[in-house]
Amino acid sequence: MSASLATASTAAAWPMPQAGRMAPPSDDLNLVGPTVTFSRDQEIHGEGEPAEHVYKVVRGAVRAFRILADGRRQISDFYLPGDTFGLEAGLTYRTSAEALIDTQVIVVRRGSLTDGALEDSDLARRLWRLAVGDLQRSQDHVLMLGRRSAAERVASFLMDLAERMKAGSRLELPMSRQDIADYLGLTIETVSRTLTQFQESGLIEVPACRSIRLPDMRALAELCE
Amino acid sequence: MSASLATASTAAAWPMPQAGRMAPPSDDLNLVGPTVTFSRDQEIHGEGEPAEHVYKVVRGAVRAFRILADGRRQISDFYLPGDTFGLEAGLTYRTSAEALIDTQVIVVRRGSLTDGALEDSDLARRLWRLAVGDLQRSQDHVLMLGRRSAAERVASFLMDLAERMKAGSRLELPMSRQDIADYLGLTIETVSRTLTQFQESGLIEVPACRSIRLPDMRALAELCE
DNA sequence: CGGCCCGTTGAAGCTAATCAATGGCCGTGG
DNA sequence: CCACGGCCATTGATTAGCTTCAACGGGCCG
Repeated sequence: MSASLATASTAAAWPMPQAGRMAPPSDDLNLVGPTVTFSRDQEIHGEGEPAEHVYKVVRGAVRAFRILADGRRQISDFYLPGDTFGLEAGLTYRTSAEALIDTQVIVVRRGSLTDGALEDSDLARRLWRLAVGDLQRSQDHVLMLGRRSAAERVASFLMDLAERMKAGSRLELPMSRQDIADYLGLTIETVSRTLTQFQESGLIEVPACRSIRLPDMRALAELCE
Repeated sequence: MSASLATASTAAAWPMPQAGRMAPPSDDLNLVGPTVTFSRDQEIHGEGEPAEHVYKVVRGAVRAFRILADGRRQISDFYLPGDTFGLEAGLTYRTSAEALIDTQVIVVRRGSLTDGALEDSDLARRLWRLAVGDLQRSQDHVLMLGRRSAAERVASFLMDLAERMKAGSRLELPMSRQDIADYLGLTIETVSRTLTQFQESGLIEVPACRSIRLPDMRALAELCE
């Protein structure tokens, strides 16, 4: 199973039509606000900065990460079009966020959300779902990292991304091999070698670095456990 | 840093006096309901079962986990006295929960919480904090599992537990080595060997399997990165 | 056309897993 | 009270898989 497949087909404490990451419109914040464009590798917000804004991806993709003391980078999540990020419990951002590619986001002041939630229980409900959705994704990430082989991790990653990008069997990766490695807790070499093995086994086709075809998603899914 | 130390000293979207896992009373659900006692290894709820109850640990300790297809077990969290668990977004529990030792919990029907949250924005606020607290813990768990050595993982685990149990430098472990291994994504042998190394380095003392002294928490903290 | 960055490939080393056996604690029963 | 048995933890030896170090290649942009 892929990480996000594991969370599919659940409903909400407040009724939720679908618990997958890609929330249906009715389950989503109808954020209104200015759209801002960030170019490749540009910082959207930094770890420790005051968490004044909430963002929703319109176009492009984003990585959220932390830098450890020795320089290693752990990517905690990728955000794709339709995803909301930057909604913190605390006063500050707990991760940094950067655009993976040229990315357009809607920017909303946090206060407008939290103030509204005090009055509007429907808004509060949506905020709750966002937080819980992130929690489920993070727990699935834990399952992915704990005692799983490189092949299992990469297969889970590809299946998850294919589902989230609704791209069918043709994946256009917005992130580099290094990004994938830092998300999966592997080295770039191991990611590269694993993809090569998948290719040799006929599990995937890689016409270009950032373009991957998944001709046999069933076999790939079995690798995910 | 320990996993939970990393989350300390933040405040809330709604003002939150302290964001650590061990919520202060004002930040906690004042759950009222019958208390139930579970004996060692007894199941409290199972993965996939209808999520009808929410639990709060009074005494003892609990593990939440999933069994993977090949039999491996990933523990996603431990719950200690004061912790609330079982609050799901979906209709079903996403993990199984078992008592680590003889454990007393308060049991509340979920409906009484979610119904109340529609009326009572203060209750909704507390539920939000619970969900976000779990999220932060899960994200810290990801940081712990991604590309960290066995020594780093074990050191982080000990520091985290010491803080959560408010036990100072004397830790009484409620869980077995196998539980620790399944939480850290290691084998029981590696956990054991790492503890022995720590002992030989004078970092810890282990008068009994389940009893660990931390005479040099500063040195231990440095191992956590 | 040239340089640079990213990805791939190769070889060697190391960490943790695996396989296997011993040791110690605890509960039970003699 | 002591002896036995079972379970959990520890320790040892070997193996496997991933990382590390290093070099090469290929695509993209100037």
